[in-house]
Amino acid sequence: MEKLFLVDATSILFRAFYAVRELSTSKGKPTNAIFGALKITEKLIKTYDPKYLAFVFDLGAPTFRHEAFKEYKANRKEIPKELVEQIEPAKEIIRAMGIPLIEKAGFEADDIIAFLAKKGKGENYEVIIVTSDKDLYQLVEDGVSIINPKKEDLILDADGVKEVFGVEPKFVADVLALWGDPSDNIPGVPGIGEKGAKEIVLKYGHLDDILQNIEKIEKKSYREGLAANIEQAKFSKELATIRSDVPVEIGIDQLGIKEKDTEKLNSLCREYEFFSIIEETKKESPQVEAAVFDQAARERLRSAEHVGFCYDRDEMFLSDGDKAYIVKNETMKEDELFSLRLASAGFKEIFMELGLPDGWISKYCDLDLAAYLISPETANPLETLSREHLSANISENLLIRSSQFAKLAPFVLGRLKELEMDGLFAKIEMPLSMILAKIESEGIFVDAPYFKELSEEMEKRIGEIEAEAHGIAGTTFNIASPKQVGEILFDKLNLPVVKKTAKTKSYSTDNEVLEQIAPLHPIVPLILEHRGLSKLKGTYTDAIPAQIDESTGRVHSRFNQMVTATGRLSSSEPNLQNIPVRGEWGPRIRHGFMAEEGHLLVGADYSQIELRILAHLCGDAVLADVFRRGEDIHTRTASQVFDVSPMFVTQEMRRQSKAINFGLIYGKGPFGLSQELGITQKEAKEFIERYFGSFPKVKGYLDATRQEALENGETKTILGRRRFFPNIKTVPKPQQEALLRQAVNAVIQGSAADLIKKAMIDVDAALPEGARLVLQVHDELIVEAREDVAEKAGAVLKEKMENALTLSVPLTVSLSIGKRWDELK
DNA sequence: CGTCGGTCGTAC
DNA sequence: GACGTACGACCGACGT
Repeated sequence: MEKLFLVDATSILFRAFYAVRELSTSKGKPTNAIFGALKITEKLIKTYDPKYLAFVFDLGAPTFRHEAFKEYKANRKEIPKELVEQIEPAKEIIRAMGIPLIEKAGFEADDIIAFLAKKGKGENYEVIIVTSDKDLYQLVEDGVSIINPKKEDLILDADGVKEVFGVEPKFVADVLALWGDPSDNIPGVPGIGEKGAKEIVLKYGHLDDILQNIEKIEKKSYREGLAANIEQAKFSKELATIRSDVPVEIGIDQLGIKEKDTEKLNSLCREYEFFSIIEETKKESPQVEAAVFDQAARERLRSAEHVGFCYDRDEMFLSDGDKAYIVKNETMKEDELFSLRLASAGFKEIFMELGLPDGWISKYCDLDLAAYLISPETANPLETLSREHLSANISENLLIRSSQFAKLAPFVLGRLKELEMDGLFAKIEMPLSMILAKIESEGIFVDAPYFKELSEEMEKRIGEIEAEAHGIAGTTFNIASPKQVGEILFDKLNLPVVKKTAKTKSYSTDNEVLEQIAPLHPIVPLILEHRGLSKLKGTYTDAIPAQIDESTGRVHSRFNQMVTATGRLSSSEPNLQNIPVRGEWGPRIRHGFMAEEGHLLVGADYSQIELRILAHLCGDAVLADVFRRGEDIHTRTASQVFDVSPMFVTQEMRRQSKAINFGLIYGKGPFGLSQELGITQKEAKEFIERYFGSFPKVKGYLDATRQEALENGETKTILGRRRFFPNIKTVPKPQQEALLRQAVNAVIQGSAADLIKKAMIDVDAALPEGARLVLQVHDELIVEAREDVAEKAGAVLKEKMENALTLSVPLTVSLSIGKRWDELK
């Protein structure tokens, strides 16, 4: 079947206008939209090689909608004039590319596209609409699909629309009728947003059916909002509905792509100063790529001692010191770069082909990772290093990039060595990156039906709370909005204002405040409960199932290795390192994470890892002794501080000591401690002094670390990981204090990170067949193991974690095993 | 519409 | 101003 591409030119130009970085000719003429449109078109042609493709433009002229609805688009914002002046040039370029242009006075692009899609389908073409406008989703059906150039290769059929937009194509106009669309001046229904509109449509169907069932809509604000705006909703639906019966006379045979006018195209590119494109047309032949990565290059890379590499979109750079090579992988998607790293098909092959000698991980150096160690607080460290030290920008253009990259690799690796982090890099970070790739691609199994039920239960309770709170307040308000909650509590109900927020000086409604005023009014506990529940539902119960890979039933969180300033990992999409553990709902949420059929989860966590590291670093004999004897650290701390035998340590004494132990790691002072413990600042101060009196070496160590940070402008962890504080000497005192707390914490937190990273490498190497790491939560590792090897996996975890590094205090790891995460304690 | 700052809350 | 490291939801203001 022949493909027919219909491009919604206006939407594409808008999209390009905002997406492409500012771009203009040397004379100041803006060209970003032209450039963006050109790029999108090139990509389209390259990817699909279509025979039929047309750009459909809107003419500014009035359309039938203007006559029908006076207000229509009356308020629509003016198109920015920088974009307007790019429309004609864009058309010219499109024409030069041999692509047909369609425009018809009196008709909108949407309607023409609908017409052509219908006609194309009738004549047995496979129709693909290119747009970033969600209105057009309604046109999708069998044989008609959508590509959103924002999301590159994703072709949406009806199922795809359902997946991405949440409702089937035939309901799109109904959703827009409720939600509205400011860019098209579709008013929608006030108070109903995207989420609400989809919810209602999913439940009741088309607008007519919804209007029949207004009374049944659960949420009061939606129900009342809709009842008050029935006409506006109907009107909105008419506006949102695209017509396909426009009388235009165009045949599909007129939409074939013609030969492109290269000369014209090049002269236009010169006019708009798209030099990179002229260059690329020159070398459209594979010559450059072959020259970049040919047989000679392979030989060089094979015999090189170090090969630096980094990824940039769908390209990989390789360098053996003084020469750089570029390998393109068109099939590779951006997502895969991070989640699969070397496991990713295309690039892994490159390494395989080059040969993987013993210790190959230290031969192949991920320069991004190296740059992170050199500058752990910088967003794009490699980019930054190349700008600062080579006065060049590696993301500029192909040739510049490759020559710069050749200089970059030795520079970065040299710097790493100067900083004595080459060992950390080769022995820890590089091997770990391979393990993280495995963890990410394996993922963890999630019980989707369980989450769905849990979600429903929470929703029910949330609805009840909301209704009750609105009843008590005597008005509807957005209970999820801190601002509105503040107004209700403090303006309407005149509850005492405890504090204002720091930045905006509005009423603070955080937990601490609400708990204080909870006894004063029955609405406050409701707000607290609502906040807790809707947070958990939105952040976890709803979000996690939405990220399940449907083919495996597992979620594949990313374990980011180059994010934190201290060397910890971070987790995202979803973040599995902050899944609730406490309270009524914590275990119920963890319950949804489980081992696959025939498998068990084995959890292993370090006991008091950061305090043990502190004990090791400071060399305090008492502290070390506590750990060597395997005693309860908080009880012993209390015993020392209050000068009583451990037998006589009360719960309260232990609680206070626990607080101070944790406070140490974060640099908490008398103020913070007094807040937490509900004591006076004076008491807290005395308490801290007594602590330091009992553990003098701790005090000495903390002071020495602060001194080191001040003098050297940096701190180092057990494995030599650094964090830099370049301006710590010159900043004002309060800021300097904050930096000093960061400095102390970076050593402790960072050393703990070093330790568990080393443990992960050892564990990974020793786990039996049938067991694999699935999670890391800073001081805890979780393995999914086949039932018959679960016990062995536990033994490996314990042994490798406890012996990952040899410290002056023992490391202890507690094990637990179960089918589901909440069973691990 | 998209982005971003502000606020809040979860983990270790 | 006062406790370190993260991710992310939601709201609301703002403007590419």
